[in-house]
Order: sequence, then structure tokens, then C-alpha cells
Amino acid sequence: MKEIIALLRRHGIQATPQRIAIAECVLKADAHPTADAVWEAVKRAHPTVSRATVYNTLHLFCERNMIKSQILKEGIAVFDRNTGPHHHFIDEGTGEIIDIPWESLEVIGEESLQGFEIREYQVVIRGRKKTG
Amino acid sequence: MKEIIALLRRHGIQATPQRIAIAECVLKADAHPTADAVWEAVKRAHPTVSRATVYNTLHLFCERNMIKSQILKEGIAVFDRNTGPHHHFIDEGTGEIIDIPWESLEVIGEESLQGFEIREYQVVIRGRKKTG
DNA sequence: GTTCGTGCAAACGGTTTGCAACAAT
DNA sequence: ATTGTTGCAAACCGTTTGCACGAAC
Repeated sequence: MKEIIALLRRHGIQATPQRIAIAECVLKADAHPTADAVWEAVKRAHPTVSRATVYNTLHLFCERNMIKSQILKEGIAVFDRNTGPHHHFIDEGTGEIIDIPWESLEVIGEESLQGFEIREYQVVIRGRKKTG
Repeated sequence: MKEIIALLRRHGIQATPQRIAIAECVLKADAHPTADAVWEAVKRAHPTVSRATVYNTLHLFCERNMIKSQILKEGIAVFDRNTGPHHHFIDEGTGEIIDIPWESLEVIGEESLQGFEIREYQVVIRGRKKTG
């Protein structure tokens, strides 16, 4: 709670009850919520928050590099508290998104691609999480 | 033209003028059109096609594995005639999507990921195409 | 009192759906 | 006559925008 406020301050964001609630939700470990999922969650504590506030706040967080938005699913953006480079696994059954640590995979050959100025890259894996 | 009809038949799709036009458009080399781009293009030859027909037809092609839809950009699907495995480069300036041949890159370590049943994976690179 | 954050509602753009007309078998 | 295909319009969903109210420096 105190840390969240400090974190917001550190990113030049004025702390408000709504923003704190949104930050708490989206910074939860291993969460990749959609904007609407954040809205639903935040509404439990702040029943009056508007969708617009949630969207605006998430964009603000992205601009300030607190979180990153990822386009991995059909037509919807999900938010990722992990702003460093990492890969993603997408469960095609459940839609669940799982971070894969950067060191788990190695990509070879990207430096030798001609004609591209690479800013970032990631491996996107689709399949199913093994049950059990 | 004849080949397109044969191709449709081969995928169990009845050939109609609209479908042939849509197929011609989306199967063009190196094209990654959006559904609306296909609609615009097809309208030139068939001014009466409806958006719905284009969307339905593209979905049909996807189901029948003639093309693949990719979710790489904000909120819009693009269609890819390259149904085999390959990687993608996305120009962050223009939004252009470029296929990277599968053999250009090698990913190491994906077999040793625990708990995942991998169906497919690809490297998604973001950056800028070098000018000149 | 000016700036910043909020809530509401309406608009937006891409996509989907329901339905009636139509063509093909 | 049945089946499949089309066009239209309306609905839909995630997202964005405009604006007025209110709180905070």
C-alpha cells in the first residue's frame, strides 16, 4: 500500500484511491489482466469507478513504463507488470498467459537479419499447459 | 484464376465470384491485409460485396487452413497466406508486417520448458525497417 | 483559481450476427 | 425443395473521447 504510493510517485504519478486500486490489481504477481478485468476487480472496492478512468490510468501507467501492454490475444490488450524482456506462453484452451523468463530461451540469428533495426523481440509460444 | 478455383475446391469451398476475388487478394505474395483492406480491394471488382461476406469468407478460409490469421497489431487481425511456421517483423513506424523465414532464426531451449505442450511458436520482432 | 483527476455518456472502429433474398444443386 | 451464399442492417465488444463536476495544490 505505502509501497504502491511510493511507486506511483517514483513514476511521476499522483496517487489517488482509484489509481492505487488499479495499480494493486495490475501489479499482482503473474497477472495479465485485460482492461475490463481490471475494471471488474477495482469496482469491488470502488463501485463508482468508470471504465474511462481505468483505461486512462492503464495508459498512463504504460506511458510511464510502470507496465507494458501486450497484444497477444484476439483483439484485446493485456497488461503485464513485467516491463523487462521476456517471452510468453499462451494456453490455447484457457487463454491464460504465462511469462517465460528471458533466460529460458535463446534466439539465434536475429543480429544477422538484414535491413531491420530491432528494438525488441520475444518468442510467443502457443499450446496447452500440461495438466497435473 | 483457374488455380484459385481449384484451390478452393481442394479445401472444400464452393467457388463464387466473391470468394475468388477475396482469395486472389489475400493470397497475393507477401500480403498481410486486414479484413477491411481485403474488403476495399474486392470492392473495386465487386462493388456490392458486403463487409459481412468478406469477414465470413476469411473465417471460412482460416477454418479450412487456406490462410492463417495473426494477432500482431492493436485490435486488428491480419491474414497471412503463409500457413507454415515462420516469424514476423513488425515495423513500429508503419505497422508493416514482414515474414521472416523460419530458417533465419533458431530458438533454443523450448524443448526443455517444463509443463507445456507446445503446438507452435514464433519470434515476434518489433523495430524499424532500415531506410535505404 | 488553475490544474489535475474523475465519472458519465456518447462515439468510435473492427467484427459478428440475424434475417430475408437469392442462387445452386 | 433443400442447401448454401449473399447483402443489409443492426448489434456487439473493447476502446477512446468530450465535457462538466469536483478535489487538490
